[in-house]
Parts: sequence; C-alpha cells; structure tokens
Amino acid sequence: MIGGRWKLLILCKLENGKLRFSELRNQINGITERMLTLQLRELEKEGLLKRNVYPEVPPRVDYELTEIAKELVPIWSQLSDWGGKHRKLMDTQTPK
Amino acid sequence: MIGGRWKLLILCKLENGKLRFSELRNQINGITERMLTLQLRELEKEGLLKRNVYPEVPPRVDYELTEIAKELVPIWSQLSDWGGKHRKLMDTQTPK
DNA sequence: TATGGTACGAACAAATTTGTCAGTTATGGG
DNA sequence: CCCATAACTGACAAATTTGTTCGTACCATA
Repeated sequence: MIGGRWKLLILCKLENGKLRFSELRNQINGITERMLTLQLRELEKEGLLKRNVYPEVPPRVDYELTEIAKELVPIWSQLSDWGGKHRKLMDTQTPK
Repeated sequence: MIGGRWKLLILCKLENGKLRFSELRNQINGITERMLTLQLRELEKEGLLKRNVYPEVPPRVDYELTEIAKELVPIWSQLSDWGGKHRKLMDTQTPK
C-alpha cells in the first residue's frame, strides 16, 4: 500500500498536519503534478488520507492523514532511524 | 531497499534462520527462479543478506539475514500487525 | 476582453519491473 | 555415455510505473 516512489514521502509530509496540493508539490522535490494527483488518489482509496475540498475560487483542496495512517507514523520513523544508522548501505542507491 | 513485489517476502522467510535457494522457491508462492535470483542478488548487494555456497555436488547454497537486516525484523513485524489490524483496508489489493 | 492562480484530467511515451522459457555447469550413479 | 539435480544465466516479451505535454473550469481582477 505504501510502495512506490512517492507514497511514503507524501505521507511523511503530512505527518504534521494538513497540506494543500500546491504545498505538497513544492515540498516534494521532483514530483510532477500528475504523479502527485495519482498517488493522492490511491492513498485516499486505500484509506490512508482524507481529501478536503473547499468550495472557493480559486479552488482549495487539502489532505490529511487518517487515524489509521497516523498509526503508521511511529513505524516509518523507526525505518527512518534504521536508514540513518546504516546510511552507508544506502549510498549505492541514493546517488540520484 | 526493500521495495518491490518479493523482497520483504524473502526477508520474512529468512526470519527464522537460513534457507536454501530451493526452500525459498518452494515457500514463496508464485515466484520464478529468475526473480528469486535477481532479488537475492540485490538484497546481498544491499547488505541485507549473506550468501553461503557449499562446494558440494549437487550444489548447495543458502541465505541468511545479516545483523543489519535482523534489526529490521521488529519493524516489519509491526507493519504486519498494522496490516492485520486493518485488514479490511487491504481487500482492495489482496484479491490476487 | 485578456490574464492569472488552483487543482486537476487525458493522451501518449519512456523507463522500470516482472515474467517466460530455454539453456548451463558440475559430478556421481547406472 | 546418458541422466539427474541444484542453482542458476541470458534473450526476450509483457506488464506496471513514471514522466511529458497540453488542456480544462472557475471566477477575480486589470
């Protein structure tokens, strides 16, 4: 469910609260609008995030983690710690 | 590093000790020899598992988790717990 | 009337990951 | 000599994921 190039990254950005589409786009280096849309849609379908549309002009939409996704936060933070600890291992694949 | 369709599965199988190539092949439903080889090679390069070749005939090779990979065990077991707890969420993608 | 910002969608192409299938090596047993 | 076995390897194809480029609706403002 959280596989692929962007999903974990998106979820992490939402760890500290709601973000708008454009905020996510700006914070995630290299993602295209298309990919962001696709991934957000999938995460929504999977029940990991909630999409809020505000009926304004210009349009405003934001995203937030569901309760279920919040339970994952401590887990991926452990993964992140592991990654930090064994950083050298990852040099083979981080260059890009 | 542990992304893709097979890697976590392979690592999980090795949680309780060494397994031979053929044992992995038999325990992992649906994997082809080619995929198993490729994934094992990558996991080895990444430093997550160790390959032992015994100079016998017929040939024997087995694989085991490295210390570093063992540190990941509790983490993916938490992921697994999370999955069990929210199983209904996953019905969308488990059918196959 | 023309322009701009926001959050997309659609058509298509490129790249990456998986899968299929047919070998290969090495050696002891019949 | 021929066969069987374990663990692969290589050529190629199919499927999946990502990326590129353009277009849309909406209304406010100049």
